[in-house]
Amino acid sequence: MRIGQLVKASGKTARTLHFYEERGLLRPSGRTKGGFRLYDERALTRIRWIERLQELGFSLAEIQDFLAQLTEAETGPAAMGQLRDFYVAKRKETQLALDRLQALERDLGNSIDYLDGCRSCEPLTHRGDCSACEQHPSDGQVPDLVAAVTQAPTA
Amino acid sequence: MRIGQLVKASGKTARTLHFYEERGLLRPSGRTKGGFRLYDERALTRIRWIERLQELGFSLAEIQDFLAQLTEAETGPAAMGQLRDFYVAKRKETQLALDRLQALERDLGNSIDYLDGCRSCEPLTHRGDCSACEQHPSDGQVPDLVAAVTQAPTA
DNA sequence: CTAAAACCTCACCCCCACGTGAGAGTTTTG
DNA sequence: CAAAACTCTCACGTGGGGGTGAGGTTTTAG
Repeated sequence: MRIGQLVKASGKTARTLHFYEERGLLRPSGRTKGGFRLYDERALTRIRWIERLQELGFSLAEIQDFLAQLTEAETGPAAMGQLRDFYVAKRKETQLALDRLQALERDLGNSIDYLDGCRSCEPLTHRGDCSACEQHPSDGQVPDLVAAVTQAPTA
Repeated sequence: MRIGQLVKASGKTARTLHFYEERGLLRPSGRTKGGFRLYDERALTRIRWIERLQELGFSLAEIQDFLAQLTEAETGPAAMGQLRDFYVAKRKETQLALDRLQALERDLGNSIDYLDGCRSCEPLTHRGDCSACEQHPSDGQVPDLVAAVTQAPTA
């Protein structure tokens, strides 16, 4: 199988496959006399594996690191243990990212709710006067995301 | 206030402040005869605003776009309406990102649980044999994240 | 055998948020 | 008034994941 076949089978571009090879993620099983790359079935399996891990948020560098470690492990349990460690680390990262995004979502929601109150404001009120607004339920503060903007200089 | 003072007050580097100026996010209030930038209090407010929005996941380009729109709005309610639209769009993005991360976390957790079963495997089992393993509770499939690797070529 | 299609390597391009000098000019301190 | 400290404007570098040619060689179809 030459690269063109693999392009069709994998959905990647030739450049992408070359790039994976540069990164050490994919190696052709041989070359023709003229220098064309030859691949077998395992290349496709490898590509789909890379694709899957990428979808799941791994960078090519991470995949490469893991691949290097994995090929050092001779036995199944050792390899699976490394895989587990790899995934545990990734899960921790993911949880941190989740926390950040949830906080962001909350802040955005609060700000949106607050800004809904602006619709009943006098339409001709100048922008600068918003910092001393009385239109909103007094149960809380002005959300940070709103305060930062009402405070922001005009020019 | 020259740029050095602002560097100390803001925690940004001079290059960063120059960069903000290039992007249209920050403008010095004047220059000395010799060409040194002069800033006032509002610069610091602006920088902190940018910082806050950045922490919350906005890119400088987004901040710039928003700033351009905002300065076109004369009245408070119009500006606040734009701000609301901006945040609504960002919230949608955030929710999509959250969904992806939650799916990832779930997949990772399942895979980790599955891989825990590998600890009781015969330590000398060769890696290639993992694809036909019987050690694991038969209630489900092999998680994708595990199957992809057990299938992955060795070299 | 020739043309077309496929493939090769080399090498620069994109975005983003700055970092890192180089080399020159300005302002402050002693 | 000189040295030190500060600031100026270029202008190129970084990393991630490739895209996009250029210019030349190899393979295949007719």
